[in-house]
Amino acid sequence: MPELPEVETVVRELRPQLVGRRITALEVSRHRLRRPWSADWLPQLIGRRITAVRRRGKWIILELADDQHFVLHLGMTGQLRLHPALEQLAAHTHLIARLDGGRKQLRFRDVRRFGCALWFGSRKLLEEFFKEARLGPEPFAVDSRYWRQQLARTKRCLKAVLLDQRVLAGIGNIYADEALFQARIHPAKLAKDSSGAESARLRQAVTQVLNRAIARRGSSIRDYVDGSGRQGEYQKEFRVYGRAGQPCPRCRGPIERIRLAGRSTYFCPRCQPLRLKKESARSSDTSQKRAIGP
DNA sequence: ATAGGCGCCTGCTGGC
DNA sequence: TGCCAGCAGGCGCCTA
Repeated sequence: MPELPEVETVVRELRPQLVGRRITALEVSRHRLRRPWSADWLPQLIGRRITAVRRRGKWIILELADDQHFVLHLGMTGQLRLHPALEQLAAHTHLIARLDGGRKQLRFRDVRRFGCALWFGSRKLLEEFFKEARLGPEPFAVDSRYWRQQLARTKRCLKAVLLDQRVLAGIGNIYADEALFQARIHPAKLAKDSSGAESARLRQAVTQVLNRAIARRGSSIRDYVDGSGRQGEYQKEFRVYGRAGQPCPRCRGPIERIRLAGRSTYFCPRCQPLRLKKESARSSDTSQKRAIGP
């Protein structure tokens, strides 16, 4: 689910409520997430105070005393929320962290179990994990030189590049499509064929769309709620995502849906024409059929 | 090395 | 009404 804006919203919501609290007990379900629960490290979290709550890409990091790090990924359907301790457990709850004071619990719920929970015994080990995964920079920290280099060095289309966490950390299917629409670039355009202006427009669109989505507390489609159970609002501002057949907010033409990089991809064929390099006279219709076909 | 396809899970929706 | 295929916001492994 959760892409950068949703994860950022969860972190902002949880931070003031978690920092300074101590984890007094942990319970995990018998179902494994992406990896099985480890009896080795779960005890490391108990009795320790939470010193910081932060985000890196789509990862949520709970920093604990003594340089301990508890790291969660929400996958597609994960929810990390505080609940009153007496509140009934929702189905698919996989982790319960009791907190000192006893009135609230941190619970992790994940229907599809694509989520993931990890432990690192030091900041250094955590950083090594990100390094090994080759997790890319935060989209807000990227300069135009890095961005142009990344686009130039791959044979993939822009949609695939935006989804690659090694290029930018935190973008998923929704915000990739929304950013490409805002930049008025066809998602199937080859990254290396992007002009300087297109590259610049896309980089700016990415940060604008992400910032706007964070301001609206993320997007709720089905499962997503923030750290206190509230839904986001940005889904009301989707301009292309999930809107196949509906009018483009810019030109009123129908939004199209195609499959790219294995994912549903929404765009406006009129506002995001695909022109082959040096063939701008060719009609956008012709060039699209050529690029999208088999 | 890199790009594309598949599998992991469960739940919901739409078409027959 | 019921059944089944297809689809869903992510990622990692495998193959070519």
